[in-house]
Amino acid sequence: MPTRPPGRPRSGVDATVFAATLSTVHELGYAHATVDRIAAAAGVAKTTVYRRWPSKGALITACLVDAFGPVPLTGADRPSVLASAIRWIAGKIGEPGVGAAFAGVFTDAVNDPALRQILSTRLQDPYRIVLQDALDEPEQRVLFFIDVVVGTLLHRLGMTGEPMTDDDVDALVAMVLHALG
Amino acid sequence: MPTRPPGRPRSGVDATVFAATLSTVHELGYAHATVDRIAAAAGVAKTTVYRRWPSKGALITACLVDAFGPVPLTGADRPSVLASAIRWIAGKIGEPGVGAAFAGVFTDAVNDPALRQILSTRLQDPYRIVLQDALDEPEQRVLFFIDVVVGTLLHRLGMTGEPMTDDDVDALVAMVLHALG
DNA sequence: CAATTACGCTACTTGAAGTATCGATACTAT
DNA sequence: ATAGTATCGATACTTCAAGTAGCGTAATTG
Repeated sequence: MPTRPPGRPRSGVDATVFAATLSTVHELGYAHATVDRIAAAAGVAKTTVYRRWPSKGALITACLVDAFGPVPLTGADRPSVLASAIRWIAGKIGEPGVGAAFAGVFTDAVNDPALRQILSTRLQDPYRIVLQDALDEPEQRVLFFIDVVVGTLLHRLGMTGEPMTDDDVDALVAMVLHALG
Repeated sequence: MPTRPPGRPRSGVDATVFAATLSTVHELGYAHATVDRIAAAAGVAKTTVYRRWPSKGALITACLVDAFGPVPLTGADRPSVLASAIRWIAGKIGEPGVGAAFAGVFTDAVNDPALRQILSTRLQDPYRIVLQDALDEPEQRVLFFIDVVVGTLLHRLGMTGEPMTDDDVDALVAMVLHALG
């Protein structure tokens, strides 16, 4: 059995920091949600945050992984699985702070290969693998599916500041079902 | 006829600054393409840049408007018009610096309403209006089309650092044609 | 020539990411 | 108990980039 290493154990504040991250991003936006403010909102020191996550981008990514959790792959047949997955991610991106955090870290990742690696490995890959398995589609096809769904939702959020309406999510579901159904 | 106002006229360096912007973003990435560096690459002072564009985001947006130019709406029927438009924007986003600049300013806009306004008005609206007219579709439908196409292309670029392959652009064209055809 | 406006240059302010250090605290191992 | 170790909060710091201010100079119009 794994004996605990010596030294003071970490306090269990991860969940508190994640909650503070989302609410701070929701209130102030990604750019103004500084690590200083997030730490203050969580009631910890900034140095504690940097001890656990190496950068703001890594913090946000971990926060998103926690916020998303596993995909609920409910549904009997392929179309209903696909549809529920799309509606699930659309709902998540519409949650307060989640979409803004996602778009923000995505921004940072575009020209930061290290962060892109984190984002791809920690956030996208788990879902890609589960979807490949559930849908029995090749990797390229699943990656294309993720590009379409997530890209569309984030573009709408970025351009309008608002999550996509249910009507348009329905249209997205219909379009993807036609292509991948 | 418009008589010239008094005072020293502006030197015609807009095109030079735009070229310097794209090449600097291409070389260093959006984050490291500071206004200082862009100005230096263009051979002008930083203050000159700020006299013409109020912010880095506005500069990038203007640069993109210039780089994109008008949509070539070639093609006899609706499907070929749609397909050529999609392939055109995919090609533009794949040009050196253009995609990175687009992704950078786009994601900056998510939490900056003023920049979002600029981006929406100066960049998206002209194309939206032309497309509404050419395709005879309602605004909501055209906006959805833009979300899907541009969102997908940018998500791929952001996640991988590389523009979308021709194979996947073909898949995108096929999918959109099915939905809007 | 006077007025006006843009230019380059330098210096500055502001804000945020990330680092360094230190005394205090909470554990494990002997 | 006591030594060793690793975390904590707090403060100060470095670095970098966006954006601003002021000034002397250059290019125009009238």
